[in-house]
Amino acid sequence: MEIVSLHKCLSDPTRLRIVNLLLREPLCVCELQEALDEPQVKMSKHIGYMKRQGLLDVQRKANWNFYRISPKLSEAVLASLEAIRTGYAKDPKLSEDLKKLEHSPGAACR
Amino acid sequence: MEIVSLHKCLSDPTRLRIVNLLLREPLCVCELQEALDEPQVKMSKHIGYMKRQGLLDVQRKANWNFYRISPKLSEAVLASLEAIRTGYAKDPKLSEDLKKLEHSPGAACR
DNA sequence: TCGGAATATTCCTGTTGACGTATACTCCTA
DNA sequence: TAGGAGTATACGTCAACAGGAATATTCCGA
Repeated sequence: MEIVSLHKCLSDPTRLRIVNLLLREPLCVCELQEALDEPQVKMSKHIGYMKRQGLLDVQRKANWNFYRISPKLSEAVLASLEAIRTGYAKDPKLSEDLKKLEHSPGAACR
Repeated sequence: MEIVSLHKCLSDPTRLRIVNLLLREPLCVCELQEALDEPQVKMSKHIGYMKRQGLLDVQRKANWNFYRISPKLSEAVLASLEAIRTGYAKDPKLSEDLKKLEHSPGAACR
């Protein structure tokens, strides 16, 4: 994945929130939607964007698509992602998303 | 500086190269131009963009403008920049810029 | 104070991307 | 096999931004 492409992925608030959650664990689209409380089409398009850039990949399980940070990323890209995970842990919006994810009742996809 | 704004700054190849150089030391516009070998107007506009976002600041010395990474950045932003400095050290284009900078004959502004 | 070097801004054009609405696709299950 | 849940795509619109050409600004030294 290109360095510049990574930063394009991170340069939109919604995508940044998605990445923040996926850095913890792979998630189903419906879980992401619920945690971020954004319209389905918006989520789907941002996820599609990051998939096209090579940042995410999918695993289909029954009726659900689980997305995760691609395991094929270079050291350099992983370093930037790690900076996000650690450095932005105190960001109010991002932390709130994580909480909402933890406190959510078991989603249908589980 | 906003997290998202930082990544917008880093999501253009020219800006990424500029930041890569400024992470080493403050530089005059003419030095940046010479190292990157890009037209003056292009450099100026990208530098202006990053200044507006709060990533860079200027120090005027005689006839020259020296730019540097702003000293007022948050821990989170600094963490991402550090990831660039270390993680992307092996990137061919970025390393080449650094070499060109070192091997350059003393610029007029020094 | 005038010319020139260093740098920024304005104008124009083409491209990319963000968002919403509507619609399509893909499976699972009844 | 029909309906519905989960998810993606197409289309239209608007804003942001990249690049080049031309021009403006600022400040130095002669």
